[in-house]
Amino acid sequence: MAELNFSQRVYEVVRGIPAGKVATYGQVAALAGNPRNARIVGYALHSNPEPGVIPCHRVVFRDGSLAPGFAFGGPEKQRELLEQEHVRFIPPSKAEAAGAGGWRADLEHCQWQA
DNA sequence: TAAGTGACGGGCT
DNA sequence: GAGCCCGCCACTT
Repeated sequence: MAELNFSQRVYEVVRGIPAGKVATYGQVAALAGNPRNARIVGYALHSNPEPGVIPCHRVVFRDGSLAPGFAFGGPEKQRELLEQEHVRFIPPSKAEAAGAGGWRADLEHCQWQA
């Protein structure tokens, strides 16, 4: 396991996120070994060697917003997938434009705790 | 081998 | 309270 690259660790961590739960990039980065490598987590997930196996749609920003560069059909698709997993969402209170129209995952109740 | 790029996070103005 | 800037480190070319 120790021979796994940081990206490989990221994949292992993300695959460990259960349905109905979401994790932040920073959280995944921390579990992968480097709390400040949230950026690398995004880069690693962008490679996404196993789409459908790695639930990268369960990884969100630290404020609960979705990734703008989601490549599974759009941020709305990501929100739809999470809603099907019973992940609570907070509707945009203002003219938010981040991710799926400003919708943010309710980290208060659905954030994954490793 | 070296430089650039990038799904972020936190701090400062 | 909101927005902007800088820093970090692995992966790609």
